Amino acid sequence: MSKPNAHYAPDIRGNLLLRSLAQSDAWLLIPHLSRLPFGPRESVGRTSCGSVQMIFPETAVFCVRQTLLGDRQPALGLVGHEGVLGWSLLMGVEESFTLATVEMQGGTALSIAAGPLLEACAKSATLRANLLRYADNFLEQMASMLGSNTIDALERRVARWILMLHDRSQGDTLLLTHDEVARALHTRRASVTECFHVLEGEKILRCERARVTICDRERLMVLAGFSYGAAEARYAAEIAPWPRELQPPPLSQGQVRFSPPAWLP
Amino acid sequence: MSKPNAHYAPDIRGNLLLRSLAQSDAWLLIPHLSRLPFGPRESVGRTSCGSVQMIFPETAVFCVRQTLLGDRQPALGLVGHEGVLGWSLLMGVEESFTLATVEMQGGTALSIAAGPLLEACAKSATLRANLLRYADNFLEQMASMLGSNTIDALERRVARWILMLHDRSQGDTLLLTHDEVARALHTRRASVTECFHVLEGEKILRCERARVTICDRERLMVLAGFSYGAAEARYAAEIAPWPRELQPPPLSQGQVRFSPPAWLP
DNA sequence: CGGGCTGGGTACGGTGTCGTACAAAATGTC
DNA sequence: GACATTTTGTACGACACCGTACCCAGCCCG
Repeated sequence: MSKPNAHYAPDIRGNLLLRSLAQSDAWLLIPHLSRLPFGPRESVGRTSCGSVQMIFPETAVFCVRQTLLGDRQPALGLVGHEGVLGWSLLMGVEESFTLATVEMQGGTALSIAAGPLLEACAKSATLRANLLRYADNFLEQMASMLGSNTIDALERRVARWILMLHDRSQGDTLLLTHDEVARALHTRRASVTECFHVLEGEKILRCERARVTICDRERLMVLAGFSYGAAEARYAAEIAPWPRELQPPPLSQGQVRFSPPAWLP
Repeated sequence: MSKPNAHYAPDIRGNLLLRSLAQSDAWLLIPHLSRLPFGPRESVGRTSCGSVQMIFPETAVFCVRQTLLGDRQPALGLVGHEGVLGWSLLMGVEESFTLATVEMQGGTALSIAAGPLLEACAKSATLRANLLRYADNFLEQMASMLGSNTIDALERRVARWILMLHDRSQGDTLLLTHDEVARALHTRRASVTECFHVLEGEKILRCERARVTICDRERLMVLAGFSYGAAEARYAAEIAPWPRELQPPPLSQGQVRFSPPAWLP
């Protein structure tokens, strides 16, 4: 049996998924949540934080990868204040095949141990369903990552990744190095630099040292094309409002919204 | 309420996942299962088969893709007699973002409608857990597909895909065209032909018209490298015995099992 | 048996991305 | 202020893969 953490009931409004829960479901978790700080590049796997847990990011943003070879392999997806890490637990798997590392400058997250979490899920089917719905959404995010990595040109993949980071951050400035992006997309740092130059030329981004500012999110979405937006829109439909604008502006006459991939008939 | 299909209780031994269930859990499903034939290239989405359902393949093998653009986009994974289609249902999502199409020559599968399935899952937590554990395993398959598509050379990806098809087939001959492989991996048909020639030269495969025979599975595994095997091994550990051999033969002196990717330190 | 179709072999130029490398700029540290 | 470190700019050759195209071999069908 786990003891509720009676003296400490953290505010859960920093995580959209927690906030979307019914009051009664939320209170099954709240007494067991504790807020933890995460520094840049810190990693969260089965062993790192001591024990098995679920993590609801607040300001921290986590990049999910396979455990196999650290950050030399591509990102599977991002989890920020819209989601949760550790869905494997919900599926009856203790040791996930994933490893998450903190992107950008770090931040806080709410953590709950496996025991109390599973107890809570056993008590409430709706809680279980809500968390699992997010797992499905992450699956879709991964699928769309897979598609993007397989068929899109690098420029498009970079645009997509920046949008994904933007969604999970506050403000329009990301504390981010080219190298970090390169490792997430499994490409050369130099290639990322070149893509950024194109985007800067188009006045879509502005880059300073270890700092990227989004100037024109709408055109960034146009550039990212099909690979961005589907999973996010579904999140908005099924779970909670998406933290950023997903709709491009109204079309002017004759304008084509998403330039369709060249290989469409 | 759904009426059990009393006059027809199909043999479930054709699907490893069903076979791995406890008797009591299996019987929650069996009365509602019906065996359906699936022809080549047939596709199974939310709409195709009338209503929402889960599908336990027997001899049929399904290739899972995003719904977005049909088979012009890469495969997310394969589901054969080791798994089940329609995990989204378990996560409380009616309309999955995926679409599955029959690979190779087609075959049969056992289907159950959403209603009876969810009833059964509500009754048995262990049933739910077993099915969800497979969902997690498919997630891992997808992750490893993502990794492979992103970092591996085409030859390795082809090797991997052939192994995945082999695992889900009977015998060592796959009824398969180069074009089918090309579409799954999102590459040119001609590139697949070239890879097959290399593999034929190495006496690992033999190709005839629309027919590929695996001659040396072990060396095929060596060629596929890291990207193949992790998800399959975990399936074997957590769910049921894997249908094919996953262990390469004992090493001879000084031999290196998996040639590590070139980019390892 | 002959025509049509599907599947496979092969070629050619184009190019996006890679690996590597080195230098310049920005920042942190003593 | 001098030095080390991190981050970014830039270059060059290599090559895997791409798009496209055309022809031929098996196979089905009338």
